[in-house]
Amino acid sequence: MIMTNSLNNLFQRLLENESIFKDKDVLRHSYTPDVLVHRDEQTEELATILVSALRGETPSNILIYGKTGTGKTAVTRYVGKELENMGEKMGVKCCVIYVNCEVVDTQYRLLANLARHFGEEIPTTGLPTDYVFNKFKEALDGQEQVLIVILDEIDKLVKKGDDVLYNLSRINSGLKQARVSIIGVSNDLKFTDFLDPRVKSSLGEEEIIYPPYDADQIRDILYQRAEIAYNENVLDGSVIPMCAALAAQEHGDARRALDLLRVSGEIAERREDKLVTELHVRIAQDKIEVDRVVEVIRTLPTQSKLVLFSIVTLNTNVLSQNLSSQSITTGEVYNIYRKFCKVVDMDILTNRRVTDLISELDMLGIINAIVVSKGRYGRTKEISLSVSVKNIHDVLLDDYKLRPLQNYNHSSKIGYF
DNA sequence: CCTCCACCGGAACGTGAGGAGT
DNA sequence: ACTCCTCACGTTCCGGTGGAGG
Repeated sequence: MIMTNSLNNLFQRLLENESIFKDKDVLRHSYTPDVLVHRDEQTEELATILVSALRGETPSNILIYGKTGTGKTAVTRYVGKELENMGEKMGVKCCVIYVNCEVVDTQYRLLANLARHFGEEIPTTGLPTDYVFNKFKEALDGQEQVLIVILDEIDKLVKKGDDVLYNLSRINSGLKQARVSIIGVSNDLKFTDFLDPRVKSSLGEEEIIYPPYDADQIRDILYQRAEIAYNENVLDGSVIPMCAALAAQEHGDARRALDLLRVSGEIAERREDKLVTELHVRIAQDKIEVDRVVEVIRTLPTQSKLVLFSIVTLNTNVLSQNLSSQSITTGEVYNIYRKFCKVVDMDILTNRRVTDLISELDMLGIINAIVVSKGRYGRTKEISLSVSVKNIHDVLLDDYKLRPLQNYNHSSKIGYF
């Protein structure tokens, strides 16, 4: 009786507190808004190229460049949707297929994906690739239509070979009724370097570049979304400008700004606060960064984890001896790394390889490594951590392969060296 | 000004797993 | 079932180097 009562109260209380968000999904990346703020120019440009599809012509192939969170995907999807709608009104069949190449990353998978769109039954594996290609062609050519294929993160696809792109860009010559054009979306400006020159010229008939947003523009975007996502009067006036400013520092990443705004709200909600304030944004900023790092570390290969563990151990020793001037070098890391390898019974990699692993950790933003010359005492990388030790340490020990190392935690003395 | 440390990082090669073609 | 290819991960080899100390 008492149980039921308290449970009822529990949920009731939580339900009553659900009052901050009106529609949280609006703040997710997958959401395409009805109006795109500050991307009129790009929307217009894209539409100008694609309009020929409505006249029954084949639109040029397009490459779209821009860093993460600059609205590439949003604009492309939006224009695609509008095009399909308009085509329907005018009785011209326009079909827009959106493919994320991070998931669909081989020739076979892409073709299977496209073929399935036209009702073909394609198994996930087993068939020859050119068979699938022909199936797709037949299905597509069955009626007069214009197909627009959006290849998001196209650079991921290119890394595994550009055959698909070559085949796709030449497909039109083998079609009687249907027409195909490709929109490639990439955040890597130089990815065309890896392309066959023929594919490159055919794919890049038109190029659109998306500049990063500045703080003011991000602010407008956030205001627009917040209006739909949040209930009235739950956001402190300074919250949105602050999210915008923080995201603008991160090369104008609107996605980051939306994450901040959403997570801030979630944190406020969890703490049962009625108003989202700057404090929540600060906490959200930390949380997002920690989550990112934790995720990166968790998915690191074991050898990299070992190297990182060595760095963490050294780092805490340096701190405990109060030798703040002395920093960690590659040689020291390698020595301890070798000992740890024995403890956890793993192969010892060469110095050369470990150098590369250290560079990778640097690229991932977990550590800072700069090459310095210590004159007579050689030339080496000076390594320091760029995130809190406690976090890294715990995440590393979550890996069962590193369990034997848990006795070597930072509170133990340095006696084992 | 020269030396020489302790590592950096490019190049070429080895290996084994997994996918495609036959 | 088989060969062939590609790719990721590592190794071996080695020339290169900024600057403290002589």
